[in-house]
Amino acid sequence: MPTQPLARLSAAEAVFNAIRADIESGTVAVGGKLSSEASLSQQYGVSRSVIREALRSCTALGLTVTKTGKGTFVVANKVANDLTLGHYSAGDLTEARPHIEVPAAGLAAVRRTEDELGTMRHIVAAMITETDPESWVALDSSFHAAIARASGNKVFASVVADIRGALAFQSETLNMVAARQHASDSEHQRILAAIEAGKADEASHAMAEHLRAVGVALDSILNH
Amino acid sequence: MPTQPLARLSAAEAVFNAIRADIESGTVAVGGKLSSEASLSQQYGVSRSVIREALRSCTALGLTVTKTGKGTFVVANKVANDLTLGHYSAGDLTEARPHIEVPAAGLAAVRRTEDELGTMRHIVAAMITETDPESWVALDSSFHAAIARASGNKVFASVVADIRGALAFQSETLNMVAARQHASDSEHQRILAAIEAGKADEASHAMAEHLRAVGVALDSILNH
DNA sequence: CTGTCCGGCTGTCTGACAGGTTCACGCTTA
DNA sequence: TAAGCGTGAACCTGTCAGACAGCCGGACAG
Repeated sequence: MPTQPLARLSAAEAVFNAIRADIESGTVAVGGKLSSEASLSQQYGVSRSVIREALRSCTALGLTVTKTGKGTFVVANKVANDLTLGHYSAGDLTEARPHIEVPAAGLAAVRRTEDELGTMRHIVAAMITETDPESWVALDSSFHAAIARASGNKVFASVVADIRGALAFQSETLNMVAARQHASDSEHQRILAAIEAGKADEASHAMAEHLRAVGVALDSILNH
Repeated sequence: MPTQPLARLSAAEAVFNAIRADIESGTVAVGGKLSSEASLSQQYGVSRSVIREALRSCTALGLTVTKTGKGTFVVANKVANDLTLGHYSAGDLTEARPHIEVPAAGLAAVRRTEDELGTMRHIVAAMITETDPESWVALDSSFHAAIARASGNKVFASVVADIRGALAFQSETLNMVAARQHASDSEHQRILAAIEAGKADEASHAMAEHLRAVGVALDSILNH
């Protein structure tokens, strides 16, 4: 790449870099909320337009999600490499997930390391005590991603990481959480138990059942 | 189209999607210049702020660059996605592909458009007369990618596009081609016929059989 | 050929209003 | 009285209109 003579940054670029740095360095945690546009505007000494353009850049890179009336939330601490096809629809996800996560769960039961098991245990435990829906959803996607990684197959791991990003963009997910949280918790525990026990069929089955239940719940919301 | 966006798009998102589509479809050529913010604003019937936010998103994705006093120029027709290519092992691919491509073939049989069918026919026809192994492999991956796109599910389309990149880097595939080319051609024809006929089960079955055969052939080479 | 000027474009600011979200306060009801 | 309800205020994002400065390229005059 040809290095160009240090172009002077526009204010919007400077603000974007600052916010991005805050996110990638962990100064603002994943799941956390950024200050409001108005206060960022004051903090950086620029107008709200500039702040909004910077936030758009973050959103385009998949780092943040902005919700009307609520604020801007951090959903990833690094740029994902799956931006090519845009975001998946809820229908696409519901349709595709079983084909990927069910076999992944089966493989995870056979291949998981102790470290991976520890991660999963930690996540499931945290979910049970978590009351904030946004945080819970973040943990949920972490759990599914952890299983895919534990499958030892990078294709599965990559797809689920993809899906994880897409889920964060779907507000339906959040709406569904309140009703599904308890049921999901126990379903997760069953999946984890099967993976711990090294029982592939059970893990696959538990995952299939979980995804089916989630699909039904989502469906009832979307067609309500 | 079975699955469509369920979430209401904000104006900025809608404009972003439109501009991105123009770029990715080639309506605006790489190297070309977009209309000025003012005229885009008029064209889409939104304020300049909205246009600027959409352009920021394009810039963040690396599709465009904006130069003060000159305008916004297209520098790429797709989002760069360098990080995932070629990361998957042959074993990962053999293991994961059936779980994705088999259901995708089934869906394609039900959802494919005439255009997509035409593309697939063209590819299969070209493969039969193709003698150069490299070109044949390129067509092969195009065929699999076309089926995934025709499934109408972006998750499947994305994964197979990914896999396609990885396949091109695997020399085993090339070594295998000589022996498999003829068999693959007829397997492809069977898959295509089932998709043309709209028979989902047959399409899935033909794809499963094809992938199994490929897997066996690959295995015999790797363990030789 | 050169220097100047003008028209077009981006960068940024200000101020305003609509509509979504949250929460507490006060009123209703069992 | 206590639990529940709803209603409005405060805060937030989404969008708009208008304005001005600075950059860029080309036209035009010297």
